[in-house]
Amino acid sequence: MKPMNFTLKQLRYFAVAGEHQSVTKAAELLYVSQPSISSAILHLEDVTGLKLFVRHHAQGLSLTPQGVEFYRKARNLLQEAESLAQFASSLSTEITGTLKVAGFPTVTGAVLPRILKGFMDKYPSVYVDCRELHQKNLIEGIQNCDYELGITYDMELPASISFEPLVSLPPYAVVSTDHPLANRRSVSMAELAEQPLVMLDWPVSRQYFMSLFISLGLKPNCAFRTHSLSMARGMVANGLGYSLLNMPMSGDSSSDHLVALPIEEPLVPLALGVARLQDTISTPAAAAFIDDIKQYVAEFMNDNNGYSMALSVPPGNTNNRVLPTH
Amino acid sequence: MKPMNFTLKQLRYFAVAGEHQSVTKAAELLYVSQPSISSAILHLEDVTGLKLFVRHHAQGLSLTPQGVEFYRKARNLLQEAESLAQFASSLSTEITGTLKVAGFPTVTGAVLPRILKGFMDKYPSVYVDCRELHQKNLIEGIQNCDYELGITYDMELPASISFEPLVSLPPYAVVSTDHPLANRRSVSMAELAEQPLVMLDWPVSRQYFMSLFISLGLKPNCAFRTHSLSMARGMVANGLGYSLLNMPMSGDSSSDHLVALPIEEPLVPLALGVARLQDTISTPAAAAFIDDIKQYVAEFMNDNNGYSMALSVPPGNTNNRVLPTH
DNA sequence: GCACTGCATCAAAAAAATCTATTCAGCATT
DNA sequence: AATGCTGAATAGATTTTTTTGATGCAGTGC
Repeated sequence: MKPMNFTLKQLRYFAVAGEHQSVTKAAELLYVSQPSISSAILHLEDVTGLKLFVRHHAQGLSLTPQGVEFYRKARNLLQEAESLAQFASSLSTEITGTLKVAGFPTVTGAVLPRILKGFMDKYPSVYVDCRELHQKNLIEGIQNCDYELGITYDMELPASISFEPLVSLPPYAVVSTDHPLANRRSVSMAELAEQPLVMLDWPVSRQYFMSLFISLGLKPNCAFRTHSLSMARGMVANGLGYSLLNMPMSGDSSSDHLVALPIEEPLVPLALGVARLQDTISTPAAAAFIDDIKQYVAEFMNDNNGYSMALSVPPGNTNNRVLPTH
Repeated sequence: MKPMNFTLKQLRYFAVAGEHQSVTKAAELLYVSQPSISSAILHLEDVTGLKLFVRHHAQGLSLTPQGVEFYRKARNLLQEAESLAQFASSLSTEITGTLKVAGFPTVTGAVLPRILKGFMDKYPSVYVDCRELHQKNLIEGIQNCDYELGITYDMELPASISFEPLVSLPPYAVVSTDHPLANRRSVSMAELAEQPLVMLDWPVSRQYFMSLFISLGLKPNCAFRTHSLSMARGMVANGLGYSLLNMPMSGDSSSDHLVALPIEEPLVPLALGVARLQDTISTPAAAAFIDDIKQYVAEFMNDNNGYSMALSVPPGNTNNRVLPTH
């Protein structure tokens, strides 16, 4: 059996010839020579084994009954090919399609949903698929192209992933409103080292928090470890200890009994930003999403103008009064 | 804007590469070289403006989110192309599709429906589109390929139409059961010429009937003319005159009060048969239909073995007692 | 480091599509 | 009936596209 090879071009030539009952007319309309149409039709008749046309000498041709049936389906296929082309074109130019975003656990709780809401209102034809992943899986996910964007910290990112920083976040101490340190305007790492620490035991974050103490020659008093952010918050809220976070918690309903204290020592901050695959042009949807995030960050800075933010990572630390989450 | 030209082959290469996350694997599966797959994908990425794959050095590739969306639609298009190919293949080999048949008015009343019934039971996947046409339009319809088959008489058929005779039908005189000639076993044209004639006034038929008289040096007494077969029958049944027909009427319910009388003179009979376009191979459905007709004719001959039938047109006339309609 | 994997690139060859010119068969006119 | 006309098929040359083997190159994994 033959491999039944025909091309879309041949189908188009055939279809136009069928519509106008003329090879010559089709050739004119398609800006090709008459033999091109002729041979395309002959080829189709060859591979299908059908007699598509009856040739009327000196007066064009007519579709056979089989030709009519084949024509209908062929026209349909051409229509769908055209629609595929348009679909591809819209995917590459319009803000539409599916946008897969991976968020680090501390951003998926409050920041991402808030950005998402505005984005979805603005671009209803984009379906945003959002997942919470830890740094390792997030990096892998971006490399495997499972996610186009990652909203995360600049931690252990390989060279194959580009990172656009949005805001530099220094670590904060978080204590409950009943905590002895709760009324302080700031606190030193030396003081904190004495207190029981509720540590977020996440693969990459842990090393970062430990390094903050080690860089000052201190050793934290790790009273509790947990993989759950909400559990850590609960522990701190109930006075089991203090914790360290880099994420602003403003507007987070679960931070009712928590206070964030700036730290007196200059500590290396974490940059929160957008991670994506190196050398990959963004889809229109992703670009729009990044724009939205930037706008959100800019508004946030205006609304909290005491809060230190920088789009590039500064060497030192800065203090303010906004509650962090991570 | 680009003409967005891609081929089905390129889509297939892309799809298989996407399914196996590998250019090399796709090349093996499709029995082509690796660069062929590669260039097809690059071409698609070029014309669509999409980044379909992320290349992982030394470990294949993965579809981007856009690539996945494009893949789904591309796969669908390929599926439909395949289905078109199979459709064409089945059209050319299986007994299916639409069969358009044109029938001369005298055969569409009783003969064609009866054949049709058996055929439709036997081949339910064939849709038979049946129309009643006079010779001129029937010929034109076949030439224009509006109908694949014509069931008609061998009258004025041009060389571009092939005719396969099924049965040779001599003319009969038809009178009402109350007619003075009704009890005769046969009748001569000379006798008939005296009687009032109800003539079927059809473009080609008329000349034929007239020629029957003229060939014997007679002149008919044309009392009535009509374009309607049923009206002619009604006139004859009501004793307004006799008529001439070549078609057996057996089993025709409207022939209750009619009697067919063989004619004594040897007259040139008409051949009823299948007309179709010269040099055109029949569709399987048409071939099956012709087979059915032949079988029907053969059975008819057995059931009425006094009835003279010949698959080739004999020079002379023959007598029998079966009722004709035309 | 070093071999290996797997895609992209290059240039040459093969295949296919296209073009111009011509042939051919039937229609239409005289 | 002869002749010109129309419109599809064919032939051969040309251009374009596809394919291929060889090679390059970047990252993986030992």
